[in-house]
Amino acid sequence: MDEALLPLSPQVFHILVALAERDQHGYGIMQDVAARTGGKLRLSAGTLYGSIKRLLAQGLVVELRERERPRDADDDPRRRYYRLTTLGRKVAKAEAARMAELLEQAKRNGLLAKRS
Amino acid sequence: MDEALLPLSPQVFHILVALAERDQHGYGIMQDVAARTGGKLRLSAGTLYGSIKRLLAQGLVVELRERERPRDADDDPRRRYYRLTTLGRKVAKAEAARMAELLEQAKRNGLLAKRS
DNA sequence: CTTAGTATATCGCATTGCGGTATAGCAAGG
DNA sequence: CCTTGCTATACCGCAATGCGATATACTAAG
Repeated sequence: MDEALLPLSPQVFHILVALAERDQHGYGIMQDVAARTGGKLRLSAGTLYGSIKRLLAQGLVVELRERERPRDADDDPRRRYYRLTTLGRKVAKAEAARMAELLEQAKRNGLLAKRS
Repeated sequence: MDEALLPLSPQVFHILVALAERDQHGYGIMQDVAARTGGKLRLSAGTLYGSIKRLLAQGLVVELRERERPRDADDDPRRRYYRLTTLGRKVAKAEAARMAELLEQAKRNGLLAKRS
């Protein structure tokens, strides 16, 4: 019940990468993704909250309880914070490995100018 | 009308990578993808031919005329061969660059064990 | 106290992925 | 032959996903 969910969509993988960085609330993830991609990819509200709902159901992410919230300066009561689970991290790693492999093949076929 | 179609789904990108390797017919692409992923990703017929139809409409791929067919040993008349267009190659490169960037960030967040 | 930005949620639509089915050419063996 | 299994394309309907719009409400600034 873990790598069966691969491959992840780019949108979902972006959410997991954002959460791997730090625990975040939905709107924060949205801004994070936009910032990371230089504004090229903007998750719509429907995609974001729909995906979070699925990730919670699949156990890749959990919602933090009140007292577990990171102590940010502001404490907006509307915010709901999320954290990657062990399974979520495992799946994200598997997806990263899959992408690395695919990218390697793309490189062999002349589809990548620069290198990492 | 080129990077607006990013990000590509993993399935579609796989098809483009397969065609970057060489001109192929649909069923060949299906086997190619399965082989490249060690059987982990298998494009269903619906996904494959549906995607090809879209790729043709978007101009990322063209169908080869009879005389342009690669001279394979067998010449099954049912086969329809496809080739990446210049635009298709450009889009595939843009997607590869996007993935490389994302993977770089995943790596920074501890989501990638090995190196490229 | 009004306006703009933050924050979550849901609805309906469009797109995409997929399994199943249909059709048919091909190759091998009995 | 002719049957069986693999190759090959295509389409159908369903399910899953992404997205824009809308609703609701809290926050901060002026």
